[in-house]
Amino acid sequence: MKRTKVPTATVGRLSIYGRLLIQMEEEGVEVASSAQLAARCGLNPAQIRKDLAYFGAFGIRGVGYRVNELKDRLKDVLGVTRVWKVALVGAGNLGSALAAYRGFLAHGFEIDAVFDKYPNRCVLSAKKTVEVFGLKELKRVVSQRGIKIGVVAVPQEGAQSVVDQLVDAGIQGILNFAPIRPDVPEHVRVKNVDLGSELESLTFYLSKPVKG
Amino acid sequence: MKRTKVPTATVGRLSIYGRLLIQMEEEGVEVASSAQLAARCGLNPAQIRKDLAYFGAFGIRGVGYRVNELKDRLKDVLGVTRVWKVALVGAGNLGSALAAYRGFLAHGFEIDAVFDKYPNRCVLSAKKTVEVFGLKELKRVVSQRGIKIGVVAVPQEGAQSVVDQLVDAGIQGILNFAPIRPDVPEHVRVKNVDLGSELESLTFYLSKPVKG
DNA sequence: TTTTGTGAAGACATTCACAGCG
DNA sequence: CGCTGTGAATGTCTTCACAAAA
Repeated sequence: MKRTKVPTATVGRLSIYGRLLIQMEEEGVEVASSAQLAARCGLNPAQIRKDLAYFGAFGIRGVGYRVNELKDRLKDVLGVTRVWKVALVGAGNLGSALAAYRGFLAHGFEIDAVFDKYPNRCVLSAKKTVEVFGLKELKRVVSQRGIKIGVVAVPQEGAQSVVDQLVDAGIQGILNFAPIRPDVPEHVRVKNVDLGSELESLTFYLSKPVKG
Repeated sequence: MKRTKVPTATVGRLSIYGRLLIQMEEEGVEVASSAQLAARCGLNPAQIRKDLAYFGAFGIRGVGYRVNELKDRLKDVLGVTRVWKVALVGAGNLGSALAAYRGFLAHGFEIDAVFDKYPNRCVLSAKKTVEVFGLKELKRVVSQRGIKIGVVAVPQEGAQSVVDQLVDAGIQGILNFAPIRPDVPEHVRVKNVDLGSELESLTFYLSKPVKG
């Protein structure tokens, strides 16, 4: 077991491992070697062993890892043994889709409150139709409900202000879809997902002449 | 000017620079130093200079970069001087949202065809209501229309098969929202966006004790 | 002077290769 | 034996620091 800091690259892979293990468990696989895991997610076996070793998840030498055991250990490490309440800001096209997206629920996240500049729209969440609050109520609702995770799906212009309000309301982690890198205090974790940029970086490679 | 390979990390930042420059241009800024650019996107000035230097985008020593000129140069490098047609596969919650998402259009991407296992749903794209084709027609439509970019928004189970079909139809770049790392031939570029994983890696940090 | 462009240094991440345990 | 866990080697990305140019 290590006490060193876990690299962010490792953290990013943990949930891939988690999902793979769930899948293997469903297939009835009981034990898996790093080589088998690696083959199924396109990574290097040594990398998987190293990643897992950060958490003292002991495999069995000569055998591999117990799928069920490792899966539970990872869930625990990732903090997904509980359901996390999420505040979604922005009920436009993207926001509404995210509310309806069932992948979040599958991962243990539940959209608990939705906010928009124009709150008189309603939004269909994965579980039910959800009332949309105005932005003025953001701080009150988020802090009252103890929501710790925010998802920002508003246009560029409003994004930094929304992030500020979320931080002010006690949010600790933000998944940001607006095309900015918001300023946040050190204790707040931000993950940026910029759909436009992702496509643009694809075209960089496409517009190049065919390799040869 | 360099002839070395451009690091993927650099490519990922180009569109951030592009957007920043568009914004500065709108504000009437004519020249910007790497320090100013860096301040506005939260990066290191040296990194920006190095990134830009890969493309021989000469700044002016003692002055900075001409905003307008640099913006055009980057557009060119990224290949976003034209509109790219995109094939969207999966017209469920996420897919419908992506079709309606106006950010794509703003970046020069247009959803030109939508495919789904159950094609009798219709989908509202950013520009118009779009007919949804069945998966059987994917190859025909994509190759006939010369579409080179595919967006995959189907559940895990169907994802690899959809990717295979896209590749077979001549797609060269894929933006994949399914929680797998699809196998593709070397000439096809894939960008994975895994919304569940993004949230999970946030909780890793949240579930830790408050630093101190 | 000011700011670029870039080698060199440093930080970080991945892969190799093998000792050691089951 | 086979496979994990890990130091050492390699590779990649970021930052420093400064000579050269406008």
